[in-house]
Amino acid sequence: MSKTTERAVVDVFFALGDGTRLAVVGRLGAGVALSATAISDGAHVTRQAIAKHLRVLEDAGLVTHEKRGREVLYALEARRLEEARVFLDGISAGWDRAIDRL
Amino acid sequence: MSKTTERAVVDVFFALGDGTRLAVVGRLGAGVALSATAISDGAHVTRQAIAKHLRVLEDAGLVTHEKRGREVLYALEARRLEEARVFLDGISAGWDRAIDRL
DNA sequence: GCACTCTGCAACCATATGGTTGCACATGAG
DNA sequence: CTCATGTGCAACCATATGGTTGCAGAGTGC
Repeated sequence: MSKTTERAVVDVFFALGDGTRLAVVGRLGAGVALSATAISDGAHVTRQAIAKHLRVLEDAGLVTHEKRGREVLYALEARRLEEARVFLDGISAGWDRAIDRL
Repeated sequence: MSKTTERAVVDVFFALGDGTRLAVVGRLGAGVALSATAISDGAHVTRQAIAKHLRVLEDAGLVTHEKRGREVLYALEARRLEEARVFLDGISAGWDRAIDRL
């Protein structure tokens, strides 16, 4: 379990460790599901770049998608954020405990 | 402020988004300051690889170093972890609030 | 049906990343 | 002094990463 969980946490941190992706998470953090096109409006990168980032975020479990007609809406998955938060919380209290808490 | 802080948070997440680095943080999380050589003992990578990772961690503010005779000891900086934790904590409650909390 | 919009895929590119080896330079131990 | 240890720097390498452009396909609106 610990190995699997640890990898998941790494993926989450990796996903958050990019400015563009963190900005996407921020926009989705408002609570409204958005399409890749909607997110790329106002962003300084292409829609395809945003799409790639959304894939990374989804692979990390931070985001889920839902087909809504012809567009695909992405929403934030708060659970994973919480997991990462708890993980960080535990590190200062000892590594093993950090993993056990999950 | 928000821009600067946001970048710092990205750096922290980026630093944690690598398995080797997360393992290093884990070992330092025990509370004992260790040298790069000590950390690389038992790790599956070279001392120089660990040294590079320690530099990344230090640039992110997650680690501090102290010259101790001929060796250099690295210790975990819990404050940055806490910052990242608080940041994550705030995202689900809204992006702006997340930045303000720092 | 037809045009428009949003999506998905593929090719491609420059640079960053993680890792290695090799060697020179301090510093502590004998 | 001499030798072993720990560090730092540089070159180098394969692959991952972040980004682009171009185009084909699926739904929607009229």
